[in-house]
Amino acid sequence: MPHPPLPDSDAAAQADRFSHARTAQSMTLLEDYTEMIDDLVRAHGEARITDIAHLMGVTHPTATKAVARLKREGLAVSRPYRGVFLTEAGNAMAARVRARHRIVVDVLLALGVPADAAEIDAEGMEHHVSAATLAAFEAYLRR
Amino acid sequence: MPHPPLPDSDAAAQADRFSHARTAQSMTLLEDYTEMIDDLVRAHGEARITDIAHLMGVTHPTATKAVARLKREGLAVSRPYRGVFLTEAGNAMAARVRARHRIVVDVLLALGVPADAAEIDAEGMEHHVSAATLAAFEAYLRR
DNA sequence: GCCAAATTGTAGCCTTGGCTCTATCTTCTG
DNA sequence: CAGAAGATAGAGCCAAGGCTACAATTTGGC
Repeated sequence: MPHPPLPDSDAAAQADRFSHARTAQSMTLLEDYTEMIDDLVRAHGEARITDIAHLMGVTHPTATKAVARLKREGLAVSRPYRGVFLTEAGNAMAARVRARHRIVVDVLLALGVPADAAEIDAEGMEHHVSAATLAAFEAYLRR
Repeated sequence: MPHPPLPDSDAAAQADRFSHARTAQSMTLLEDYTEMIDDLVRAHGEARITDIAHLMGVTHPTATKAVARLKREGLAVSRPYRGVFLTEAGNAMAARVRARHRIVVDVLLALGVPADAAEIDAEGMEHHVSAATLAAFEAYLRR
């Protein structure tokens, strides 16, 4: 038994935080694409692979793969050479993500973050905002 | 020419935000490990692979791979079967990351986020906090 | 000082999310 | 209504970051 310190409970808690952050990361793709598809359907009546890819800043095979995952997870449906559409679950996720994004940006703005930085940072931060934190943000925005 | 809408500038800006978030993600590993190694060196005089792995919540080969990357990037040094230590650059990164983490947690707490949620969420959010946002956070904390 | 246990290293596999290249299908235009 | 242009699909490659299994090295206790 070498190094004595480091209570096991603390170590476990810290490991959990990192594991949690890694897991959250895997949701990022689903959340970003569902919101994007929702945006496109609202704007154009459908979401095309090319538009999704363009807006996400990836190539179209990458977008195709992502959509395949959305379909596997029951968030989207599509038929070959036709557009992509969200399922009920997909719409629910899109609505949730959209609301959360809005709140995160608003909080950043309220804290004095410049608008462009707020948009950029929110895009990455929002996926790590838990329900508890989101609730606190909402309460704060209502003063 | 199919769908007319979507000004190209907006599309490009949005694509940039997503690309940026993806790139930031690749820094996460470096930042987390350098801070962890710094913690361990402070506490024990050295950072052992086993302890790093344990605290990060991964297996030791994963920690070894991460350390290999840190060494490739000039952030850490180590000799076989000896501990891992940070370089100048590594120490600088650790200091920066530690300070940023503190600030993010403090901002969350100031906004009324429960302490446990603040710690968990900060672990994921902090990597997406830009210099501009960090400056705004600091200003806010100083009232 | 030796042997067992702990630690570290290494090889090889998996998944994810990027990419390029090529083939196929749709759509638009002349 | 045929061909060209554009959009979608699909195969196959790569790197990152997990993992397990196994080999080698250090270390601690007797």
